Parts: sequence; structure tokens; C-alpha cells
Amino acid sequence: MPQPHDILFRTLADPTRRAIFERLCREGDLTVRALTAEAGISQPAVSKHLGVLKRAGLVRDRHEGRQTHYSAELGALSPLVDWTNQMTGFWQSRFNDLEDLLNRMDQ
Amino acid sequence: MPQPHDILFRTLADPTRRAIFERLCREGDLTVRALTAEAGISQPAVSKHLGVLKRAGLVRDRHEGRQTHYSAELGALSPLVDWTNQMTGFWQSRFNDLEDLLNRMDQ
DNA sequence: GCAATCGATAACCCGCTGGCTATTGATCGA
DNA sequence: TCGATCAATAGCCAGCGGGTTATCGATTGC
Repeated sequence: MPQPHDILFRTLADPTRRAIFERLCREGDLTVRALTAEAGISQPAVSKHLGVLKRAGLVRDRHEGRQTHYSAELGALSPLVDWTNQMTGFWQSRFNDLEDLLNRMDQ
Repeated sequence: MPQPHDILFRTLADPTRRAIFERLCREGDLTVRALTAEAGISQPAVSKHLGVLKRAGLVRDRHEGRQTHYSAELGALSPLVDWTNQMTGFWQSRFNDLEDLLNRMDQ
């Protein structure tokens, strides 16, 4: 029932969680330990955020020994881009409709 | 202190509020009454959402007699587009760095 | 002028979620 | 083998936010 962009908006609404995702976009592949070190919150809290990000499809995890590496899944952002394009599109077509109306009124 | 895209994400995270914004994008200019009629929630709740959307810069209001018309402010979405582009950009440059490294290793 | 409508505000309630600590399971190093 | 480290889970708590009803000021039509 929830559309893809719905999950994305909800997931990225939290600043801490978004900061984690941003770091993964910048730096590419980080362990939970490394993420926790700069997140300013406890390790369980980071793990919880990573769980949410993973369920949203925004990150992938890779197990290596006793540590887990996470990386950003950039393609997951496309529903967000689609949504904004759609909104812009609605605006455009309303503008065009108005233009058409004015043209007809001219004649 | 909160960055523009932060406010946008938080504002658009709520499905009901996003639905109101979408209607304004599609239909262009609606009164609180009209929005309430299809929102499935009470008029005060709608007004509260409109207040949040307005504070985020996503809508404008226009007073006409005793009724208030709201319309979407589409330009407000640009920080969102910028943010996604930035994330994609980070990914791109990491990819390019890897490519460069591989090229150097080839030589 | 008066009743009715429109929309904003106030005051309140409740569920969700983001934080914590404690613990467990698994893996690694000595 | 045993202590230490890493990450996930469980359980708990507090604050935020989205919903409600009640009310009020402003405007309009009769």
C-alpha cells in the first residue's frame, strides 16, 4: 500500500539517519563501528537506523568476519526524483492549459 | 540551523500532508474547505498541515473574503532536487576516483 | 442586524519513534 | 581456550507530532 517514495520520505526525514546515508554516499563503504564513531549516538541506535535504511532499499550490507560493512544504494533514490518530476509536470501542464485558454480567448 | 532540504524532508514525510501538496500541484488553487472535503480529516487538522507547508515555503495563501486559497510553490522543491543530485554526484566522483586508480595501475 | 459559514487557534490525547542500557552471538587475537 | 571486540536484538522511556473537539474572529447573505 505505501508507495516507494512514501517510504523514502519517511526514511530520510530523520536528520541523523540522513547524515548516515550521506556519509555512505561520500565515503562509499563503512563499518558500523566507523559510522558510530562520528554519529554522536550509541551503536545500537546506529544499527537501528541502518536497519531502517536497509528496509527502505537505501543501503546494502556486507558481512566480513565479525564486522558489517554498509554502502549506499543510489538507485533507490529514483522514486524521489520521479516524484519531484511529477509534481513539476503537473504544474507545467496547468500552465500549458492556461496558455491554451488564453490563446483561444485571443481568437 | 536546519538546512532547507531538512525542512522539506520532514514536511513531506507525512502522507496526509504530502497528499494535500500533491492536490495543490494538480489542481492549482484550492480553498481550505475544498481541501478538507477530500482529505478525510477535520478542518483544523487540514489548517495545521497547511501551516506546516507554508512555513516550509511549499505553499502560498491568498485571502479572499472569508475564505483562504492555497496554491503550491513549486520552486520550493529545488533544495530536494539539489540534494539528490549531490548524493548522486558523490557516487559519481567515487566511481571516477576508482577509475583513475585502475588506470594508474594499468600503466 | 443576525444567523451561518469559513478558517485559525487552543487545549488535549495518544501512538510512534528515536534515544538509551543491557545482553547475546559471533568472530578474532593472544 | 579465553578475553575482547563487533554488531544485532530486546526492552524500556520520553518527546514529538498528528489527530480530535471546542471556540473565536471575521465575513457574508438574508
